[in-house]
Amino acid sequence: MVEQRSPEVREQQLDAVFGALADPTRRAIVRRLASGDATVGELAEPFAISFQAVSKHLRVLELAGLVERSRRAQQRPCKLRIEPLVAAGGWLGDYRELWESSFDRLDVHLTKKKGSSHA
Amino acid sequence: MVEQRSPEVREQQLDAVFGALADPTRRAIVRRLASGDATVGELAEPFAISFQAVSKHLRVLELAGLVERSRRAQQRPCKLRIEPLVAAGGWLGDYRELWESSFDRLDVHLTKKKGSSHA
DNA sequence: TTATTATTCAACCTAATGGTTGAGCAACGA
DNA sequence: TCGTTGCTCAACCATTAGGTTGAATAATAA
Repeated sequence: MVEQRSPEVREQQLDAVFGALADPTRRAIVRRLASGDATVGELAEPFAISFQAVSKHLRVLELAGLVERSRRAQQRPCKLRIEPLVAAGGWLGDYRELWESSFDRLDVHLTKKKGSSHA
Repeated sequence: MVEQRSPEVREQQLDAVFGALADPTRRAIVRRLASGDATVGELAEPFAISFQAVSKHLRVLELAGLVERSRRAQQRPCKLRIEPLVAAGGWLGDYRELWESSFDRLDVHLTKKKGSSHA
């Protein structure tokens, strides 16, 4: 069933999720994980920063609920969790009405709606 | 016409927008401005923190493009700009497919789509 | 057992963040 | 002109964040 969250906890989740997404390295990690699970080493490989720094970023993502880590031998494969993304999108969605009823930069919105195979 | 942005600039905008939204005070300000323009004083009033702290938060929001400040007498009325919210929503939207094809916590998403009378 | 691999932990540095207070400034009302 | 209002700027402080390096741990391979 659906987990019930108090308003404060919801706020804290939004703090964590938006904060996690505020870093380009972490967004890149999320992007990468969207195409499939990966180990810390695989995730760190494309970045110029140290291995340990990526590990730290993963902890931030994990605290935000965006990443789930399991174990397989010495590796710790990471999996993307989308629920926090839904929560963040939901918060933004509260303002969809506002921007749909407004003409402020509506062109940008429409232009970005490419294929969009689903609502 | 739609303003063209380079990928780095788009990344920086996402840094700024997600970063701006990572703070509960700033989200509250955005929420407040969604219901209409307000002066700095009006915005600061409900918060326990100092006037100047709210002014700082407004600068962060302004740098993220979320707030536009004009002048009217001694007041500096603030207006919400939605384009950065659209940009952030667009980034999250890239993962919509992923979560629509998945059953991970989909219930949460559906449950939150209640009446939606207003923001 | 020992070595190797994959990863985390710990300590440290620097810069940014969120808050404070006090001073400054611009616009209005008297 | 003078005082008040509305706000920003500047300096400061404590905490957090993103990075580093080096040591520790855990699982596997030899």
